[in-house]
Amino acid sequence: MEIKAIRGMNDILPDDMPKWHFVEQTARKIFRLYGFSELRSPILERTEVFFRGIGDDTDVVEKQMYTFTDKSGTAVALRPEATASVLRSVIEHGLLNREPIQKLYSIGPMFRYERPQKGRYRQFHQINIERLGEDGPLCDAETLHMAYALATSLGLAGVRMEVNSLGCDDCRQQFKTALKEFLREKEEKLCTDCARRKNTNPLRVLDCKVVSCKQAVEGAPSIEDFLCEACRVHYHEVLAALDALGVPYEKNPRLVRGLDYYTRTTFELTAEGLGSQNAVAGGGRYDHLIQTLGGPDVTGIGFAFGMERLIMLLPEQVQDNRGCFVVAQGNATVQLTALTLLKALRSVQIPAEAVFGKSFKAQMRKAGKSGYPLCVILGEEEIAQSMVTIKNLQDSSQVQVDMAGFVEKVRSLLDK
RNA sequence: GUGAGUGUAGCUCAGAUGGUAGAGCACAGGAUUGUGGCUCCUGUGGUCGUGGGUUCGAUCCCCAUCACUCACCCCA
Repeated sequence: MEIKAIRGMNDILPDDMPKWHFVEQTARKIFRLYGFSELRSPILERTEVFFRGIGDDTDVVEKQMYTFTDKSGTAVALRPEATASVLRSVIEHGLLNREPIQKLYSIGPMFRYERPQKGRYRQFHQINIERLGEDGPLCDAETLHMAYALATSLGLAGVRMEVNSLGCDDCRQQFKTALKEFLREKEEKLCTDCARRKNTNPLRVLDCKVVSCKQAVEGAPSIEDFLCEACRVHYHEVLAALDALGVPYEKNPRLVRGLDYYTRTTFELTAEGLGSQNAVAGGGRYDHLIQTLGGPDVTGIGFAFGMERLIMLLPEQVQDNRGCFVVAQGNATVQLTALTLLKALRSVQIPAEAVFGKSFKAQMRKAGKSGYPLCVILGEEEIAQSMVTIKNLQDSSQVQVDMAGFVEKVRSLLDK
């Protein structure tokens, strides 16, 4: 039987690599503009980190984690998301003691045991940021703005930002109670899933796509009406700041996130063309998470982009094909000289390639397919005169130049 | 975990009421004793997902199984 990759775990092949590099480079560039630094945490953590961080009755923790016991008997898990892991690192190293404001990003693989589908894989990659120790509404607005800036810098079209406030614990408790009460009367209209979760996770019912559920929740209480004074002011100031920054957004009081730790501001970035999983990014504020994980009482906000979903939205990247192919035909001296030409080109940072052990014709074919604009041709005639032939592969013109100065000639032709 | 669809060459796909398979692209070689991309010719490459059943005979029909894809749940 053929050996294949594990379900939901994909190879990223060279053809796609330019897109990945583009995404990563763009993200690093944007984050630097906002003063963020990179932090890399391990892929494996004690299971407890996510158990305490994400919430033990969320789907992510309940049924999607890759967990096992290592050889010492420690319960460990492949990280299903970055935030809990990054915060564990921040707490462990006391970063907040040294500098009470931390602006961090990380990029890497995450693991969730789910059925794969378009835009969802068991190993997937996220670009993640955490911003700790600031809690004014302007901090939230600027953070959402940074997410928006990344999306637009990547050239994503048709991106929409949806914003909501989940309030603090007090607001949310009151809202949940009211919502449960409302749903109790609508019970018969709900789909089987919603009938089940109206008690466990009533906020989710608001988000259901089943038509009868959509009808049932019309006129349902809105979180907006349950925000306490402080939360309402905070929310409005966030929105006002987004307006001032020119970030287009839509309020979505039914926007619910699946991780338990969110408080107040939450948001999602969606795009078309992703199929059913249309969120490219999501995030929000988490005012108690650091403390929950055993750290100081410091607030935070963060978001994550799904890299595979970003990649799907990108057009083909134009490759940088500056470089030169070397084609050699003749005796051993010619071959050896060709090798030194390659070395000379590379020593001045010009990418250079050749294929060895192939016919002249085959070498030329490879040169043509290489995408390089130039090739250097070396044969016994050239060697005899101490010359090389430089051919322009785009217009087929060629010149003979002295071997001593050929590198400079190649460089000037490439830089034209 | 649930549902639907699809599994034939490296890729995209044809195919016959059941008689062991084709095209395009890609790859390799040639037409051109030292000049690629275009054109033409030639070639390599498939246990027709796997196992079982029906049959003289199955890639095709039946069953099972696995894989992939999409959707639900949930999320990036």
